Amino acid sequence: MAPVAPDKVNSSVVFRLGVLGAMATDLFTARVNAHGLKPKHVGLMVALDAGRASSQLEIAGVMGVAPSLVVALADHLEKVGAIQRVRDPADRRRQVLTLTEHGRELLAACGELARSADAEFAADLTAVESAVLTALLDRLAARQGLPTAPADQP
Amino acid sequence: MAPVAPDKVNSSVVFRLGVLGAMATDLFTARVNAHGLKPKHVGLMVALDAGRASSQLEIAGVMGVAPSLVVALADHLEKVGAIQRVRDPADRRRQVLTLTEHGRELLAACGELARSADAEFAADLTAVESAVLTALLDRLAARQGLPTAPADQP
DNA sequence: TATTGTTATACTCTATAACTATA
DNA sequence: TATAGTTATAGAGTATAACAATA
Repeated sequence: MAPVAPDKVNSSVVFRLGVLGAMATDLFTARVNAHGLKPKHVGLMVALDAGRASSQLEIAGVMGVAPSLVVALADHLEKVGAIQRVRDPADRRRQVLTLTEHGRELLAACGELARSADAEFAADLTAVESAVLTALLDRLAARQGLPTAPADQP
Repeated sequence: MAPVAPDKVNSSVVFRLGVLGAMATDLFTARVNAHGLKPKHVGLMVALDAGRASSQLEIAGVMGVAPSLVVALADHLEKVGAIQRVRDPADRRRQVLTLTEHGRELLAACGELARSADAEFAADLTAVESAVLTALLDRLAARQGLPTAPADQP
């Protein structure tokens, strides 16, 4: 049969990525909720773990959110003992954030949740296809200035 | 050098897709704003064009949003002349939505914007990589019950 | 009584602006 | 005076619940 004219919106990467990304985030949100976290809390921990920033303002820049939001996110993470806030002695205006041991465990637990969510979300992909998709997303992430994941050590 | 332990969150598909999807939507939002539209307006037109739904309740189901939101989206699209609302004679409770000629033109214009946004967002990918990414996203979309784009006719 | 659409209301997320303390 | 962080406020987006019209 002759297909209708292909929808240029629906076949675009930005639109598809937007729709699927929202669904992926919904799934991830539901999973990390079990740990009392929102995706942005996890994102903050990821940024800290990657060593991409230490002060709250730097984190706001890396995450692309307002500094006031970092305050709220860090407040919660500190309350649950996932991060420590210490004033920089060299510049007492700066709050230096570091992951605690519990924070690293929490992040690792979120990693397991993410893997399990992946298994559900990308269940139709073969291992090879999954690897290809990850690599392509990595390329896009790099272009957007996001940290790229080091390749898994087999 | 020995890389640090790979971050399982950051290397997951759901997390990456969520972050990149949000950035893609931000870009798409900025582009379609030139036409006075939000991404969900475009999503509604895409659903109509794909023939996936006609009544507002069906559209709400397809889009995964509340029926009350469809009212607001349809209100705006009707106001700008992109869709028509007609009561179903067989069941006067149902509002049957159809794209007008202007709506189809508007959707086509959004398709051009999406293509241009793609060029910016995925500028680092070769044509082959782009095609592979689109195909993989298509697989994920199919699994999520979204309409799959028919392959482009070369 | 059940269903479609609509309206009214409330909630979540996040940014902007005002403020405090350090520099 | 300028900057890091904090607090207060406001806006966007969306859902839930109450309501109206039709079945």
